[in-house]
Amino acid sequence: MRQNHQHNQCIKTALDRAKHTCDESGVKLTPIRRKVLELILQSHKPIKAYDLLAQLSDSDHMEKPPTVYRALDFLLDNHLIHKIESSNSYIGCEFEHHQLDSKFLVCDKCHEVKELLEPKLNKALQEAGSKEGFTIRQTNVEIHGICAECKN
Amino acid sequence: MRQNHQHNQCIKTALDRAKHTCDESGVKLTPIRRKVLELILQSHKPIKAYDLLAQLSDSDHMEKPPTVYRALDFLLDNHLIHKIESSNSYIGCEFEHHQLDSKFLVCDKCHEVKELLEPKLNKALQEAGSKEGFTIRQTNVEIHGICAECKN
DNA sequence: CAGAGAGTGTTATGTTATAACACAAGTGTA
DNA sequence: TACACTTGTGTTATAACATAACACTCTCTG
Repeated sequence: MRQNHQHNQCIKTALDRAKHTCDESGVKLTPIRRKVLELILQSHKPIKAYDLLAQLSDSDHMEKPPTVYRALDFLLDNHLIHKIESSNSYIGCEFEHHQLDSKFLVCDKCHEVKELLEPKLNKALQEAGSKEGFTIRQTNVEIHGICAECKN
Repeated sequence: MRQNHQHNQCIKTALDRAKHTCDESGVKLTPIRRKVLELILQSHKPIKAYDLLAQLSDSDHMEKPPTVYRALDFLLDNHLIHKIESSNSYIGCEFEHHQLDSKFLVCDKCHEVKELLEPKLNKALQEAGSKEGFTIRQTNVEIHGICAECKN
């Protein structure tokens, strides 16, 4: 399902892009935050906070939950990652949209996730909101099912 | 935001409808399940599992988490309630669609939630999936923002 | 240098959810 | 009737997810 986006060069590019985004916004991509982002980008699938915590830790030093949750909050606030609400996990933001929406296909078999752009879907979401006089701040779409690969 | 749907008569009607749905599916709306559904319907807003637990309990007898989670699982499986993933809470299913999709406007100020039907949105979701060869099992849309009432 | 703000370390705890096993009641069947 | 079988519930314990609160350090700036 996911194209081969996650090799080293792509991760490096994404990290550089993240640095640039942060510089522009006047916020700091500190070593911890950068490391957490890197781990998320390296993961082929959405990754959970405590798995990140384990990967941040080693036999010498066990990191504590606030360390990773603070980094996640920062990365979410700056639209560098998304949270998949239905599985309490986190995934790198695939597009440079800097927008407050996330739309995903989530395969319930292989657990891969594909982020969607889909202007038509955006439009339908906007219309659904404005029809009710609702001011949209952030949309979250998670479409569960079976991906093309898993069907075969 | 929410129309006055939640008075006693409506709850009674919804419970009767639920009973009927269960009978048709050959599953049992036991007293516990019915009580949990009733509490969810009575709540004006999405309600959390542990709040339900508290309401099920009294000074004599404290209910245990599995009691409420089992009831919630049953109600979710039978499409009598929905889970709002972004707030880990549960709300009665407003329509008799018996479908595996849930689409909501969630007000971040008053925390009221409005369920959407929106065939256009459904269509856009279906298209987004089929474009990727994805077989949709269940869709979950949560649009966060400020509702019309709260803007005033 | 003093004070403010941001980031991190640390302890403790709060919140959400499930595993696993025991038991009871109903159902179908020999 | 006796039996296995299934479903629902009770109970204990624990897993999984997330945050509050306070201390400390560093950097920036007046």
